[in-house]
Amino acid sequence: MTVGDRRPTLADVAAEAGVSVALVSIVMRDAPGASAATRERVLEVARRLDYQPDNRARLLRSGQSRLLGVVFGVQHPFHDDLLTGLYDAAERVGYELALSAITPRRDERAAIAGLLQDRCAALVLLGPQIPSAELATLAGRMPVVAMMRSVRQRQVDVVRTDDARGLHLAVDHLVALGHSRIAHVDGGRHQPSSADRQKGYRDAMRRHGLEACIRVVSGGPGEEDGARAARELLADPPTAVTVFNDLSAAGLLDVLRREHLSVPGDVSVVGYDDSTFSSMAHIDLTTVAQDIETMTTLAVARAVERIDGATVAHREVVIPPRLIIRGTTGQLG
Amino acid sequence: MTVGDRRPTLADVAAEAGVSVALVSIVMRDAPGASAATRERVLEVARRLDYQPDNRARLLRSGQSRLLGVVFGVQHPFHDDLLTGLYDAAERVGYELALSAITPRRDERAAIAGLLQDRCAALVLLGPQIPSAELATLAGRMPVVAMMRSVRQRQVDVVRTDDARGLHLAVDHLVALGHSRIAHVDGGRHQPSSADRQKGYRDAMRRHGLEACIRVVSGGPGEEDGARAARELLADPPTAVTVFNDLSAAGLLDVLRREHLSVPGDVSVVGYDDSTFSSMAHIDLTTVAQDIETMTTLAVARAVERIDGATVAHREVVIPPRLIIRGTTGQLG
DNA sequence: GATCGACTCTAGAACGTTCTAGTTGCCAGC
DNA sequence: GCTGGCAACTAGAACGTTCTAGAGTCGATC
Repeated sequence: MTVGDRRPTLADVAAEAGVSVALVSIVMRDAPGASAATRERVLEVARRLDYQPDNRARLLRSGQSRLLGVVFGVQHPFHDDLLTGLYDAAERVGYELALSAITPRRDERAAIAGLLQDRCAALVLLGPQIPSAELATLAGRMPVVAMMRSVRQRQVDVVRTDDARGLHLAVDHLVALGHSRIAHVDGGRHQPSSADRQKGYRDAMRRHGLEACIRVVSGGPGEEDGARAARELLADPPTAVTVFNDLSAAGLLDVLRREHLSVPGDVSVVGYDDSTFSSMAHIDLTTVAQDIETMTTLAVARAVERIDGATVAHREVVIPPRLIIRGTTGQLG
Repeated sequence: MTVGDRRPTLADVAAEAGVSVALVSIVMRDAPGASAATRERVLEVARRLDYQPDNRARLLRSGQSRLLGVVFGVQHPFHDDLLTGLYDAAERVGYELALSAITPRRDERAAIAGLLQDRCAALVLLGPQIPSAELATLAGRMPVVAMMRSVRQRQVDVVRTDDARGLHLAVDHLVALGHSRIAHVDGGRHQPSSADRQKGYRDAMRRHGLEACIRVVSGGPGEEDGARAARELLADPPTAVTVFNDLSAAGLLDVLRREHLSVPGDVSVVGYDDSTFSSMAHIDLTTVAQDIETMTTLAVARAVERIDGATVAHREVVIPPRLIIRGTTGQLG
């Protein structure tokens, strides 16, 4: 029952049902202005013709796109978790998501450019790496929400975890277990949250009067970075280590175990992110988890407020993290 | 330099440059029909007004969308790899990608429905789980390419790895190392490729005259499934195991090591997928890799052929996998 | 019996593009 | 000086929706 070769339009349904195009539009949108009887008849015809509304035309005409652009990175397990939460949050407020991925050969700028052409109403960026000046320019054009990264520019909204607090939790936990010689493996220059986490570590150590024990080893976001840091630490092993993220922690764990240091017997280790693999039985990593549901809900809410033109009180929302205690931390001695 | 509050349109650029809308369109599309001088002038104005073409209107009018819908699953590291490849392949042929994710609370049907409304020219589904009858209906409406899964229905194009061959490679490798008591941990009913892999295992064992040693343990796609299978195997451990996928293999490895069976000393293990974590130092898993670049290139090519209305010779393309030998397999004894 | 309101429905103009079919202006050829 | 052809440009109709304004119809109210 196809009309020619092309997909059926409102006009096809209207003709077949013997009503006007406008009325079919009303029925399809479930808007008021049609009797129950015609509504039923039109829906029946639409179903029979296998009519599918054309989003392009719909959005074009109605002006407002109810579309949130999301830029995420491939191979970031944590981004997948955020995506899940964003879909939920967007659905709750009646928005759709337009995804654009960053891949090894498609950078953030390209991903953003793709979304701009789709006329998204706002942009949600997961851990954006582009300079904040560029973010600001973008934000001049449309609402922009950055997640997991702080941005100085006022125009950009920020929803992020309190990374410093995350490291306070980690250090507090280790101190409570009797540790004092606690080292930190850093995330490197390119990671937006690296500085905050390192600062959190330093502050917490000072607060416990362990200023003298502060020891920061340069690392990075990858497994290899953690392994390298571990080799550096081996010369004079601390009793506990906080690591920039889980992947790096996994690399560190591996080197420690290969050198026959028992975890947590000899060394306790805390990661960051609660990545899916951190709960894998092999790894069973104590780690700091970010509150995904809250973060995504707030990010979407903020984007929608901006779209609706609300004046937003505070442009940065900081969510407290929580510590997930697993098998890589234990009592000293 | 914004015109009012809304984003500038062709009409704004045209007015500012003192030419017709049609001419600006010509310039923006880089189509023939404008002098070098005006071209330059129009581009300059467009740049100044920060004009961004509206994809919705563009696609609506021009009819053909040059848009490939891709349905992928969140938390599937392998899907991320495929996405990367698909972006590359699509760019090469001048297509864009529209992504739609499957999340724990957004099923495949919902993901597909979203794309249908965006008027994608074709659909690429990564490891679709919906019944093949449904795929066929969908394929009646638009070109559909299923990856990593075989589909009986003629209308659906398929690009997949030769999963049976993957297990041949695994078994051949183990036999070459002297193994004969080789077990297989299955992927369970819901995994499309599970049956092919199991069949590959059985065939390979028979080919080596090891019919009597065939031993299939029921498993599944998750780490926990592998762990359960491992516990079942412990009663009478084989000298080698091929596992449905890497994640399951990781669970199995963990149980084996906890029970002080050395890998590969006592038991060799082969996974499947070459997931990112399989190369992690902890795991260092021998595994079967799928040829991502070839698969994605072919999938996109096939979709485009169908869009262009070409009659396609064979609707199923099967790519040979290759074995990645790492540290979990070794000489028997 | 006129007026109102409500409900149902419709015509036709938008939205921002691209496309078709011109219309100009200019130069070459006879 | 006319014709033809080409290059540069334009007017206006699409595309498939939604929206605005208004036209009918019916029953109730004055």
